[in-house]
Formats: sequence, C-alpha cells, structure tokens
Amino acid sequence: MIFTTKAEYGVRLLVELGRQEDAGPISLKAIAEAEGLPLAYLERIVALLKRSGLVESTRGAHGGYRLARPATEITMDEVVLALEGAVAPMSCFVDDRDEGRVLCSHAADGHACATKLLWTRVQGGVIRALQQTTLQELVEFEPARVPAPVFAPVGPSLPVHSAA
Amino acid sequence: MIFTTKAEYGVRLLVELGRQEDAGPISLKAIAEAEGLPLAYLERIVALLKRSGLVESTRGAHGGYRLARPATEITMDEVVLALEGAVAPMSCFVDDRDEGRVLCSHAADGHACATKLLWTRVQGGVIRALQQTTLQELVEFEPARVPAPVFAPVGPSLPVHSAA
DNA sequence: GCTTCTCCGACCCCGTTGGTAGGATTAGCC
DNA sequence: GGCTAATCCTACCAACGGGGTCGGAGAAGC
Repeated sequence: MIFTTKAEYGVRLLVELGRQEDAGPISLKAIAEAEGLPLAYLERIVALLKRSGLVESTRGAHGGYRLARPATEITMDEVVLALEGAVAPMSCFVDDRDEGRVLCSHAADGHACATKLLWTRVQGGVIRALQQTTLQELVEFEPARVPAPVFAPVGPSLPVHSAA
Repeated sequence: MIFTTKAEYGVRLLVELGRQEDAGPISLKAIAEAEGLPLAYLERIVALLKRSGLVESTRGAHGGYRLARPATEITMDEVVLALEGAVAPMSCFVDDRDEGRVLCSHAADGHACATKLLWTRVQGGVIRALQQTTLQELVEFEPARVPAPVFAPVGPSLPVHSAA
C-alpha cells in the first residue's frame, strides 16, 4: 500500500473544501458528516494541511477551514507531501537530498545498489502523477452526488492493473 | 513507504542470481553473505519467488536457486507482485479487476469518489515504471563493485523530502 | 456566559513487518 | 549407510506504525 488513510481522508477533506470554495469557513464537523469520517481523526489530519499552508482556519463559533489558495493552484504532490511526509519507495530514500546522491544503507562505500535504479523510476512515476493532478480536477470529477458517468478515463488512458 | 524490505531483499536476491546466470545453482547462504542479509529471512522471501515461478530450486547438497527465465525476460512488475502482493495505492484498490470498476469502500452507491482519479493515476505511474524495468537492466546497472555513474535523474527534478 | 468551533497532547488497540528458532526433508559424497 | 549441505516449512516473537479515541484548553460569535 502506497498511501495511508491520512492521504485519503486529507484529499477528501480538501475536495470538500474546494467544492464550496467561496462559501465561508467550513467546520470539520460538517465535513466529517458529509464524508462519513471520524471527526477527531480529521482534526489531526487537517493540522498537517494547515502546517503546510494549504488551508487556513478561523477559530471560534462559525469558524472552520478554507483553502489558502484557489483549487487550481494546489497540486497533489504538495498535498501528499504534507500528509504523508516524503513519498519514498523505500526507507533508504527518505533523505536523499545531499547533492543528488541517494543513499542506501548497504551502499555506503560509494557504489549504488542496483535496486536504486528501480526505486528511483518508481518514485518518479508517482511524483509525476501527483504533480500533474490539481485539486480542481478532483473537485470537477465528482461535483456532487450526481451518479458518476461510467468512469470515463480522464486524461491518458491508464493501463492500470496488477499484472496478475 | 511504498515497498517493504521484502521487495528490496527479493530484488537484490534476483540481481545476485542474474549476475551469475549460467553458473550452477547458488545457495542462499552465499547470497546472504554477499549481500549481508539474514539467511532465515531470505528463505521466506525466496519462497515467494519460487511460488510465482520466477526461480527454480535444487535441494540437497550443492543445491540452490537459479532464475527460471533469462534475466531479460523478467520484468519488475512480476517480481514486486510476487513479493508484495498487489501494488495498490490504497487499501480499497486491492481487488479492482471486476470489469474495470475500482471499488472504494465509501462509494458503494455507484458514484466514484474523487480520490479514485488520483490513486488511479499514481498506480498507473508505478506499474508503468515497474513494467519498463527488466532484471537484466538492474544486473547491468551494478555488475560488480564498480563505482556507479553519477546517476542521471529519471523524469523531472524530484522535490522529494519529508516535510514532517 | 454560553455555545461552537479550532487546537493540542496523551493514550490505546491492533495488524503488519522483520526476524528468529527449530526442525523435517532431500540429495550428493565418502 | 551415514554425514553433510542444502532446501523447505511452521510456529513464534518483538517492535513499530497506522488508525482512532479522549479530554481538555483557547478563541470567537451570540
């Protein structure tokens, strides 16, 4: 599993905010009820989004959350980064920003382990997919409770399937 | 984290086998020592590879493992599938092969949740990366203890770092 | 001052991961 | 036939992180 429920819930939360972008602040309680998610858990999730500057909050009665930027300018790589921390295929990838070298624990003597090539490609694929998706797209994908079209592939046709 | 150590160790094991493709069967003990991995754990991992028909074994003295097919014909999506099970971005993606519909737990009423679009794209990116990488490539990437080339980044520059 | 919110930390359950232990089976070799 | 080197197989275990709850403290509207 690539992502945890933090990413799932967080994205759904943002979609909900994006759907009513110019209404006032929306309370977590409303979102929790609309999406059927546990309120207390959402609190912790939205804190991550706030810390990353993706949402803003108003405290007190009639307070709530709103997007800090228009939905068209929020890409999913920021979102997932805020929610999950790094998007890394392996634990040895967590901190790979030292002059572009990716360190693997077992490759400390300067030679790159073969798996690095693979994980790097995978990571590239994930990040590219995230960067190319904006919050606005997701909002438009499911504007309300309209029965969705038979899932017409938006974007490029995706050969998605476990090969099994 | 996308993959666990099972994938990591399993791939390294296969690379080791691919590196000596036409020698006789190679014992796990030799691989464990060469790669610095726990033997008992490798046993369980290689069992997964065998079950999927990626390696063959010879029991008894001077026995060991060898690739069931040439390294050029082994793609990483098979390998990862064998080692990790399905490659799914979210738990609701585990079994998505019923006439192309992806089921999310909370979207049982026929409407697709917005996040599905995102997870589908991500999954596509991962699977594409895995399919396009063969074992042979990895073997050639690190044929021996030669210091690796400076590792040109695949894809766009990666803003990968933990924000936490 | 009450209510409705956001905020924040502590806590807890539980499945999975990573790894070990110990043995049973198979097969080459003297 | 025995010894030994290997695969096999099952059970067990500790640690960690994910997922979630609880209780309460601040902030702001009415």
